[in-house]
Amino acid sequence: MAGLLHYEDLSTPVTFSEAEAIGQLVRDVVEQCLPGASVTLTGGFRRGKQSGHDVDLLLTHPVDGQEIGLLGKVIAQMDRQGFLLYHSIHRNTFQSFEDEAQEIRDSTTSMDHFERCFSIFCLGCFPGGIPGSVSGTTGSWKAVRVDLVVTPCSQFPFALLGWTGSQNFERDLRRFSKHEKKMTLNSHALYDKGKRTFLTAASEEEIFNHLDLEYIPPEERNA
DNA sequence: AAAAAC
DNA sequence: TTTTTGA
DNA sequence: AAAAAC
Repeated sequence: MAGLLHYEDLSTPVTFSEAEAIGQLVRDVVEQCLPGASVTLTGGFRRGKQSGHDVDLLLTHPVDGQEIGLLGKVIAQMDRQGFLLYHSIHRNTFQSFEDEAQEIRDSTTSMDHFERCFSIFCLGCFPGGIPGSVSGTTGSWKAVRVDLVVTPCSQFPFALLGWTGSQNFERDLRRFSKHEKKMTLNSHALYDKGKRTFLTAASEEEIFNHLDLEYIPPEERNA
């Protein structure tokens, strides 16, 4: 919808350097909003691609729960600095069995738990909103699609695995998990149907271990 | 990309 | 040959 | 309830 306004720019591929620049920009703002929080570049760029159609960034904090409310703050700050041409925030829909069993009346789980933001960045805009120069080229700026995703660190490895792709890799991995291992994998968790339990993981490697698979590095997930 | 629907 | 496939 | 970024 808003993409039509910037159709020319958005149909131009995003380069790896541009993705890194946006990652660093977001990293700086995130550090201001929540010291200790991290920003990870995912999607095709994490798989080693040199260009893409958007930039996917994963935000988390080493202490579970500290990330709640982060996305709203980051967006507000970005918007204030004039980096955003458009943004649309989406609430998290996932709810684990544990959360469900615990307390649905716990307000922190439903309140302020925004997880994703689809946005269009103004790359090359100066803080303050005046379109400026990108290292030499005066007066030029470009619209770039950016997906911001916030995750509690306990779910981070699942989000990282899920958002790194590729689409076909995710499909194959989840199909294998479901049919060969009787486990349900998504970007939040891995559920063992037989054991009737959620399997935890502190890294992508541990998720592959749960599935009895050799670790597959991002560069080899393009198929 | 491979399987399923058409 | 085209659509669906995981979530 | 369906769609979905990857």
